[in-house]
Amino acid sequence: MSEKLDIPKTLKDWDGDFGAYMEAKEDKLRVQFRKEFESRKTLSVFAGVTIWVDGETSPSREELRKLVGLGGGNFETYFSRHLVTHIVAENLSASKIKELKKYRLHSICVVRPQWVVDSFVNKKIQPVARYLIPGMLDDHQKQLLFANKELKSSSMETGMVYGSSAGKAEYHRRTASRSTSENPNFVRDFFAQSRLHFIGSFRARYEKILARMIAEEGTLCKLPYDRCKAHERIVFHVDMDCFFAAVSVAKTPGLRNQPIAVCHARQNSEIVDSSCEISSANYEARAFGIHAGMFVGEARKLAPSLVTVPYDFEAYEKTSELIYRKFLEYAERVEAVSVDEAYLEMTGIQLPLKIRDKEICDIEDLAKELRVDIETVSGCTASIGIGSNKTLARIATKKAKPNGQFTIWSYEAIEKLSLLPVGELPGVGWITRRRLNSMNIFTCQQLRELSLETLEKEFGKQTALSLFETCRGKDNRPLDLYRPPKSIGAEVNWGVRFENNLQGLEKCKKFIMDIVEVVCERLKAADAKATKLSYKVLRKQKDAPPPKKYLGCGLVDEFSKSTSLPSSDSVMEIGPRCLTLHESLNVPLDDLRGVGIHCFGLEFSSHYRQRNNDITLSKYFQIDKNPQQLRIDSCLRIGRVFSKQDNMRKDKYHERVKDAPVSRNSEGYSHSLDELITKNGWSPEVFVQLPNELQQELLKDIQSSNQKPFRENSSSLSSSFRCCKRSRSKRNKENRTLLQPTLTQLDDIYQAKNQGLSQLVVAEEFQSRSIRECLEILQDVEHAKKPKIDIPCEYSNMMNSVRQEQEIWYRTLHNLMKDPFIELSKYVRTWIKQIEPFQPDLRRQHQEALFASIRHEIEKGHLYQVQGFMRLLGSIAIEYEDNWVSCMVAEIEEWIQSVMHKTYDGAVLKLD
DNA sequence: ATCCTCCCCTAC
DNA sequence: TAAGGTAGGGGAGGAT
Repeated sequence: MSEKLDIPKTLKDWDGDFGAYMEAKEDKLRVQFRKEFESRKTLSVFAGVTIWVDGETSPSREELRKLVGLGGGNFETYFSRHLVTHIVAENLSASKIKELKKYRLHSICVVRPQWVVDSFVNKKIQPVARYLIPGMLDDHQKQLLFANKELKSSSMETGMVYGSSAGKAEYHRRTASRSTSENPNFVRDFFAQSRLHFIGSFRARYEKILARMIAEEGTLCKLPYDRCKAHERIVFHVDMDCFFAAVSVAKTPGLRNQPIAVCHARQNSEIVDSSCEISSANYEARAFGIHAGMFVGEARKLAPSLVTVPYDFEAYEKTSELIYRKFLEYAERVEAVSVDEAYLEMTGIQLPLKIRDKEICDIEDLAKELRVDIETVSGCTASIGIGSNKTLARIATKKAKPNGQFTIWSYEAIEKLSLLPVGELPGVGWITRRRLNSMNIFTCQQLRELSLETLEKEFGKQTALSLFETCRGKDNRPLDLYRPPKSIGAEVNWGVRFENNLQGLEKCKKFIMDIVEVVCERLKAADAKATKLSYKVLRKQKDAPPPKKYLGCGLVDEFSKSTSLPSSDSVMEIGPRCLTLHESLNVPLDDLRGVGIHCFGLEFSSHYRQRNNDITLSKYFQIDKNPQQLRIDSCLRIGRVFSKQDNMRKDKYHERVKDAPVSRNSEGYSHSLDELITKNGWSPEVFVQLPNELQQELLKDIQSSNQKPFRENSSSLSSSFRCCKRSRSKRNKENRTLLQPTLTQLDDIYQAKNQGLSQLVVAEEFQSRSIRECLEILQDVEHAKKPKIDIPCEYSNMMNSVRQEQEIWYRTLHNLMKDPFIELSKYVRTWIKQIEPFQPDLRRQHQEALFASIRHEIEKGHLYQVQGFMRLLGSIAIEYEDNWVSCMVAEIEEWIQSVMHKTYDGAVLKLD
């Protein structure tokens, strides 16, 4: 631990005065150096070379500095892994050699001073081979030498933006290390490839998919429904069989009847012990004992013949749309659960009916028909659970799999569930199962023998109630057709590795900001602004063994902190706050294993409301025109609102709506609803016509006036209203207490020039609230409103400068984040596929066009993500091996390097 | 008594 | 190599 004393422990440690001071000092030295040699520079031998002299040398440090300056190179007084291309040293001690060896990894040559002298005298960069330090040479260094020699002196000239040498790029490509510390495009790459991200973000995408389908085809449901004539509730739970695997098999018939597993690992990978996780295995593979979540290495041991198939997210999405189309043809009400799974409300279906001249007499036939339909359109099989409610349908599906169907009606639930293991119940995960098992509870029958009180003691009130009801097959939840999100977030807990030094710190901050940017994009896509922010980290447990999974987070502890925000969806607002929260969590850089950012208290813009109410969607979300039916629906839905806090009412509701015929129940309930409404002086007829959300809102108001408060989150709509109100009043309070910055305080902020992230953190740390409040006041002034306090003239001038500086910095950051190479990276594969079939000369034309746009962006100063783009090109070239693509890639790479070199100086200035 | 924060658990 | 996300509900315990 003593050797770590000089290493920063948290962001905070380095973001104080010391870091800023050093940077300023280094800048000054560089400017001095450039000025000194600008006019006297006679040669360009050292173009692109940056040396750092370690210890005593002969010729002296001063002389070496001069030679390099005159030769057009750069000289660093303090070592930086990013900037330095050559370390100049001699007579190194063993410990020093050990220390310097680690820089080999970054392709920094360690040479004797004579190399500088000889290169200068010969007016040409000398091969470094003859100038290496004895003891520093090993296989890797030799390899590096070879690479350098091959690339001749040009390798020495590559700019720092691209890495310290072409050898370095070569090295990166070979190792293809993909952690946060190696890949500047990590966050985007990660999300593009993450299966869990794909699964988890389905609901956020669903509304758009649905809108498109409805826009294309209008009302989709083709079956006759009459919910008034319904005698019982019928719910389908449709679930595709090993969806990801099935989609691949459908696309590639050669895979049929083979054991396949969907994962990232390549089929011919020589890695025997692959820690790549299987996300879906077909039944042929399952016969070997292979299952989702298993590592490929393990699976290959079980079945050497296993075929691994890469992910095809696009195909999953397309197939999903096809099957959802079918769902919507069969049912008016569909609750999307995931990409391959949905609930269909079949209550009120009028049987018998005809589908394509086929007589369908009972519900079983209908389910069969739906399964056949699904297989026809998608090539994949589905299983259907039929039940009197969601829970029963869901349990039935498990019994139906694969490619079958199963029915559980409420009257037979007790009997059919008796021997079901508790772990099979929805809502019972492995923790609850373990706890139940330890209480000697293994089956539903045993669980039913426990009283509600016993369960409450063990699991808490709500969890106990849901266990109590689920094991009896009771469930009154209506289908959730669509609900606006209550939170939006993003997290990355894989590949997070940072070195505990200044570079690591900068990369970490960039990483956090990358995630913030993703979150903000998602907020914007949902037309939401957040009023609350929660920041989460994973920290490596003390003495945790290396994770079994490659670049996994291993054994970690989780910490989170939250804060309130002025309603916002901007990187500029949320980013700095995340950095502040990050600091307050005090995680040593090299222990950080994951970061999550979640926004709550969402406020949706009016645009969103309009969109949500537009004709096509509202047609779907409010399909019922018959008031009688509307009443049923409002009851079902109100049930959900009531159920959480008010148990008495819930019981009442249960009694009424339970498993008996819907129409009778609903009438009974509507009656009391009517009473409730008329008591408040509203007309029930009018109430029934109102949009559902408004009904809920009103009902809640009645409730609160009856002194029966509800939890806020029981309705997202009202909770956003309330959050909005609350945060505003809070802000006003803050205004009163905080908006009195002293002149010294403002001066301090001004002094902490906001040119970079680290400085911003200082400013945040210092006076974050003052800055924000200042900006708010200035906004008021700008909009010709009377500011909330009187600002003396000198204050407002001062604040103006602060604001200007902030804005400059924000804009720089923004540009950085909006780097077009991120976009380009996304499309380059598609682009290649598109032009692949063209004749060579036509391809040439497209290539030229790409060159032109790359040049254009580089000239505009978009350089930050070029590295990532180049690396992507590298990996594409490897995939394509020896055809035109790799030639083209080589050409682009070479070309980018030359362009980069030309604009290098300008770029660095811009980025600084 | 109620709210808020920081977790935990679950589902896909 | 590999891509361990997203979102909702709920509980314990402290703050108000």
